[in-house]
Amino acid sequence: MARPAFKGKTQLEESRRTQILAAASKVFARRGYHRATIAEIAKASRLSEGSIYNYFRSKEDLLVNIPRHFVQPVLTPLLEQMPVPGTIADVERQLLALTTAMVGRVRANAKFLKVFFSALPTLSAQAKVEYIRVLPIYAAELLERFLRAGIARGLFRPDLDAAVAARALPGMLLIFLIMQEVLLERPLIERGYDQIVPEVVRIFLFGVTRHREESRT
Amino acid sequence: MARPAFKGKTQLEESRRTQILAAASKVFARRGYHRATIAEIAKASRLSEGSIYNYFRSKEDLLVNIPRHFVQPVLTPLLEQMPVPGTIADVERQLLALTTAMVGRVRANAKFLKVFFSALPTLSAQAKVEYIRVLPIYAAELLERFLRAGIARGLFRPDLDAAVAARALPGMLLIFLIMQEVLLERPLIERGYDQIVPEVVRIFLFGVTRHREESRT
Amino acid sequence: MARPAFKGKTQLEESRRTQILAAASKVFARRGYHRATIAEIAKASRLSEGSIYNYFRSKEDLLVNIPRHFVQPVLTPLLEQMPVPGTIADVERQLLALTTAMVGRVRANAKFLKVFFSALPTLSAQAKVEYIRVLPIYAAELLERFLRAGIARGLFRPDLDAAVAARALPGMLLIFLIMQEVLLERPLIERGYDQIVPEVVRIFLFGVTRHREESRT
Amino acid sequence: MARPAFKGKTQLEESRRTQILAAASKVFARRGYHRATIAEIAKASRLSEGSIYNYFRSKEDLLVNIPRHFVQPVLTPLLEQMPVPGTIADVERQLLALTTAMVGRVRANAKFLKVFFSALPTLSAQAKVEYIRVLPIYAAELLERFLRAGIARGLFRPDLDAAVAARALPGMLLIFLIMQEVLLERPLIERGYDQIVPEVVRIFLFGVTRHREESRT
DNA sequence: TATGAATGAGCCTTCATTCAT
DNA sequence: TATGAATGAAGGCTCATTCAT
Repeated sequence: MARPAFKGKTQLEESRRTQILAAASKVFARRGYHRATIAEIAKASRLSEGSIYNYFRSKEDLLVNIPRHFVQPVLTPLLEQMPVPGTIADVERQLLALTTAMVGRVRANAKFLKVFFSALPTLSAQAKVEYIRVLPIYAAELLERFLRAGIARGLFRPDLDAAVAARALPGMLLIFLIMQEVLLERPLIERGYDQIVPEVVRIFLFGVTRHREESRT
Repeated sequence: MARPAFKGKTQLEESRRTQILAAASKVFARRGYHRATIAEIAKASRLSEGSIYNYFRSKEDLLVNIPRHFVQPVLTPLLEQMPVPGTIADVERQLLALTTAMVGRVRANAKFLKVFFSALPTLSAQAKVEYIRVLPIYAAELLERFLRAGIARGLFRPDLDAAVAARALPGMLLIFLIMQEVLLERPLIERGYDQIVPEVVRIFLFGVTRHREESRT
Repeated sequence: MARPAFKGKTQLEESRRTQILAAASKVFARRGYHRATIAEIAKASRLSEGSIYNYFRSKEDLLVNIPRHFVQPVLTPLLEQMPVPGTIADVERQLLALTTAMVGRVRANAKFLKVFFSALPTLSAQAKVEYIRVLPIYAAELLERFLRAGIARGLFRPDLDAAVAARALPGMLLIFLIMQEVLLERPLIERGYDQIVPEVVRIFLFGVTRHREESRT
Repeated sequence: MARPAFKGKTQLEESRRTQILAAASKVFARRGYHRATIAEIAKASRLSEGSIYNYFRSKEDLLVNIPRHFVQPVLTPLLEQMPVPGTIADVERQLLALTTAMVGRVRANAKFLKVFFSALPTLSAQAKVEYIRVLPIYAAELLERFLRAGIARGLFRPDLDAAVAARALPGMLLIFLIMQEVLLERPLIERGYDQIVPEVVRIFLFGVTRHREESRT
């Protein structure tokens, strides 16, 4: 009955919450939010159904807490340390690093993507925002700033719409990610991401950079 | 004798099916597949619960029949009549027409997209394929062929990966469509599709065409 | 619109009722009363569901009318023409005729027996009585009278309880009939009724007749 | 830790199952299988509807488990300890004991007989076999062996068909039992079983034993 | 705090019956 | 009178949540 020290208790509680959320995200991803049952989650977390309710108020509470615990923004540091580069070659290197990280991150989060989609009609606007961080889109604002800086420096087309372009790049990848990781669960085309990502970056780069002589009239 | 002519009966039955599916897709879109109830759908279709079952075997049967009834391929003709063009200006015009149609099409079917996502874990592989026809991706094969022809004619970069590019273009639009029409239900950036689409086409076009002198080393 | 003559109409109506009841008894027997549906009966009678209700008030009304239409008392004449016989040999001949008729009749009515059993909890006391005529027991009163007459004539044991004996004989057959025709729907033992019936009659006859010298103390 | 010992848990579970089955058999008997509702059974077992499903998979599962829990073979020991007797008087005593036990047994289980009949079209072949154990017929094989032994010893008629006779005896009782306990729920004739059983045994005994001098020609 | 049996609201589905044509 | 689409009440079953231990 001797209560553990405060810190210990909190740590234990946090570890329990993590344990339960991990189980829940697995079950939600496998069965979809609505078809998943608390009994299933309890079993997967090696706890009893009742115990789940000592840590979370409801099934929906599990749902909304999953992104808070698991979706960590790892792209932000990547982007923040992107200085405005001097050459296109630098940009290409940076975009490759960024997109590769995006793809890796989304693939690692594919499970949460599935949960997210399956639970869409249940999620509050607030909860949606937390889940959307699973998508690469949330890096768009930083990318937009990066593009603006590049325009200012004359690297990118002066008429480029940075806001649109900053979303288009993740979009080119997201289509593969959603189709392959979530919807079909098999490759869409006979390419690995190691082929897709560089090609996408190339298209984007050619698409946004300034050309000595435009081919169009 | 009291039996109406065959055609009449079939037409009535078809109209009832359409009426029910229209109501179902509305309710599914509003509440998600699992939260939608037959009672709600019955009310929305101005029929009784029992009548639904005179036309569909089950709730799931409604779900899988929605795309069969409503999703008509409108892009295929557009793409099929795309001849291989002589100039980049032609290509731009054609891609603009194509992407504008894509966007219009998806926006008109956003309701089904929501149903699709909400029901994902429930859908059979076959049903998924039928729903995916709502997505612009399904035109990718035709677009890929178009790009190959352009490469052969020297319009597009010879090193272009047509398969990847043919998916990347819809992807650039899909990210806006999914975010705006399905997830957030509000604009992602302060742009209309009339601004987004041309910009996306421009990025894509610059991204795939051959440049006299490449800016990169 | 010209109505047929009264008699004609009644005959048509009766023929329709018979047609429906025949279909109902088939379906009831095959599926049991509760699992049978009006739609099924309508189909089997080559009429529509609504038409059934032009001839019968309800599903239960079909149930209670089946025995009235189909179960005809054929044993009564048989028994009524049974004179009190002079010799045991006559009795045996008469009982054989009687029991053979019983078995034939019950087997022909096996379908109704099944309906009867399946619908037991639904039947009113009155309806039960009508159905019980499917069972050979309903001839018991006449058989009892026959036995009493035989006792009076010294053919049967003076201490014989005619009431009990008159039920025991049908019982010996009923057990085979119920087990074989209703419950198991396959033979209970490797005997045909042509072997069972004479043996049963023999046991009964020995059991009720007066013996010169009783083997018991 | 809060988990009770294994045996305790099992016992509690078994007691709940018994409690539910007892309630179910009462309700099934009163209303018939199809008219009985889970709500009714839950009420009768003083549990909630949901709890029923913690112990049984379905309504049908209740039905098939009833005989498994309640119908104990009480006749088998009685028959097994029947030695082949030396005198007819012994046989009569033994048959009286047997038939009295049969009648008592069936009457005590009349409730299950009603369930059995009401559920007939629903029962699987396997379930039928389990229910039939309530009927006296299931002792027939042992009785048949007993009769054969008696024939061998010269007690019973050498031409007796033991298989038929072994079913006929229960039949003579079953007709009373079914009519009185199941169908009419009132006496068929003005006799108690204490009068019926001895008379039936007497008829059977005279019917099967060897007579010094046959009354028939 | 952990357990898991108990709860009961909710929902899909069936089907007897009605009724407009 | 015949039809069969429409109706809606009823019931089996699920499962999130509670609570006594």
